[in-house]
Amino acid sequence: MHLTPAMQNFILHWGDMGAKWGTNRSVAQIHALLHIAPEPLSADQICELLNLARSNVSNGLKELQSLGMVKSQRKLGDRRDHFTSVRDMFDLVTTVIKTRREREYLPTLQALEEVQREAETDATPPEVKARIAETLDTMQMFDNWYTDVMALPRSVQMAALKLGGRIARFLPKGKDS
Amino acid sequence: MHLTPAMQNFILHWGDMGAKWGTNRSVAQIHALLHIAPEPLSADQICELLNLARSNVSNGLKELQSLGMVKSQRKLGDRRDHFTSVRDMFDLVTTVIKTRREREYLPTLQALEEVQREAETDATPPEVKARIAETLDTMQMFDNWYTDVMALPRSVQMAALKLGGRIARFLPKGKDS
DNA sequence: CTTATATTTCTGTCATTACAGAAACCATAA
DNA sequence: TTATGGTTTCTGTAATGACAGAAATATAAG
Repeated sequence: MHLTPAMQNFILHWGDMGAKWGTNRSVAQIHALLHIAPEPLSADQICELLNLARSNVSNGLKELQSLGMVKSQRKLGDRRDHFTSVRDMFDLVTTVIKTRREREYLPTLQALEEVQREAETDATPPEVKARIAETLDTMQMFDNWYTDVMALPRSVQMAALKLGGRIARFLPKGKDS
Repeated sequence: MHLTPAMQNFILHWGDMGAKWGTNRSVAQIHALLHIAPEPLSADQICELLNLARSNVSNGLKELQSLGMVKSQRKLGDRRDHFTSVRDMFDLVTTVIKTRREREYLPTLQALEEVQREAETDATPPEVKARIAETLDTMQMFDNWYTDVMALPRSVQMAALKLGGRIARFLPKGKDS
């Protein structure tokens, strides 16, 4: 397998984007490589293609698997694991959002609820308590929306997505546009 | 001004969350402080309350202002700037998404479009070109949805948000639920 | 102009993180 | 058992980012 300049640039830009969104650059690069690779790759091949240390590739793959972005599979007659990115982009986005919500959003939400209770027992001024409540309410509202939407069948989700702004037409009491 | 334990914990948790989402911890803490502060704070007060170096507070405030999350205002009889967080949570979320899209999403999208053109000129295999195209299509689809939805009046956005999953009822051909 | 406040730009330090490579360890196919 | 591939853990190194403090510069009030 060989990386053309376009493929290298894809990997580099994908890596940059990952770095800005909280995952580290190498992990994002490994994912980019698997994402455009026409066939499953072994850890060794990834090392070689991306010039990364074996241990980092191993850990990166573990991370990507725990995020649900990468699956491993065996090849007949080969003892090594081979890895692929989740092929369907919609699945990919969905999965990433799901795990990041569980890892990074819900724990904050829970912690802030705890803070809210704590605020009742110390000298926190009422205005501040009101601000905390407001913040939590909004976070809850978005989370409820997310939970609701994720419970819908995929076909409906896609329909709503493709509908875009024209969704307004179907809303009960949309004031105007 | 004094920070109760609940307020300190709010700031700490908000800071942790920020750190996981690509902004650095101090910036997120400054924002958390301004977000729950009942009145505008000067840079000096922020330094003292959060135990941060003056220069970092200055730069953090600049960053938050450029993200649109914090506004500065003058107080009568005081020469110093005083800072407040955008009060409305919905505005806040909207603004953050808007600037992060412009800074971190659109540039990647553009770069990948460039990569796609480049792939036509080098030896990139057709399957890989297809994967790149798929990726771009999905990114475009989400971005179009975002653009559309942001063009709707706030009242309609809120209605759709509160509607949550019940949106399916109003969709033209939702297969089932 | 002078003075107080703000900001910007440096310097060097410290902590954290990514990283490579080695070694130890585990699992499993032959 | 042996050989191979995989993971884990340890080391030291390099790069990054946060930080304090000082100095230079900018801004605006009196």
